[in-house]
Amino acid sequence: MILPQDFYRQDTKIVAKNLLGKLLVHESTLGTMAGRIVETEAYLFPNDPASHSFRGKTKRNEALFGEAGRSYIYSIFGMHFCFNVVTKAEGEAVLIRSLEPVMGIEIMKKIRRMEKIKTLCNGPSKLVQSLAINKTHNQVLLTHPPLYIMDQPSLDPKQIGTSFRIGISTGQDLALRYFIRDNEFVSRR
DNA sequence: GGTGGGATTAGCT
DNA sequence: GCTAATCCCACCA
Repeated sequence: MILPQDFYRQDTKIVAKNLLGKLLVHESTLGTMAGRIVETEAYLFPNDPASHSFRGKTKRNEALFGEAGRSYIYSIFGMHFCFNVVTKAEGEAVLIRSLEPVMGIEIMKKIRRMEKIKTLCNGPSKLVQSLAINKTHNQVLLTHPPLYIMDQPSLDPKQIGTSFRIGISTGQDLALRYFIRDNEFVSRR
């Protein structure tokens, strides 16, 4: 079953935690690619200086202030993209940081021009590239094809690890990163 | 209208 | 570990 929009109308930290283990699917023109979410980060509002929403609504981050269950995609360093899921609270979202490749692995290998499965999706911009997600998917609803997230059985809370977020220069004191313990596809440990 | 930095990655040492 | 690649956009003037 595809996760309903109500799933995203919850506290951002809860959504970040509950997305672990779920299946991100993209039915692209190249084929269908899917991966199991193994690492996420929560970005909050208004007291999170690391969030793009921190300085208020702009053209770039307007998705963050829109409806829950839509995507927020932005480009970084000129050449990469990151994929987020907008949650209930205004200005908040969950960044998908890594996936365990499940479906369409051969297509992913071709797109990324590499054979190693382990490094196919273990980074926020890597998974975006592997699933052929791009800027045109900004603000799309994630409750129906071509881009959606499938429900999977809930994880044992003991399997979920927490840590500080990665790659940011402010807001480093907030432990808002969640990952599946002992999973080799988590980007860093 | 100019500018500085960024929720990154791959490849080299 | 270090660094280049590469560009959009928010911010200040």
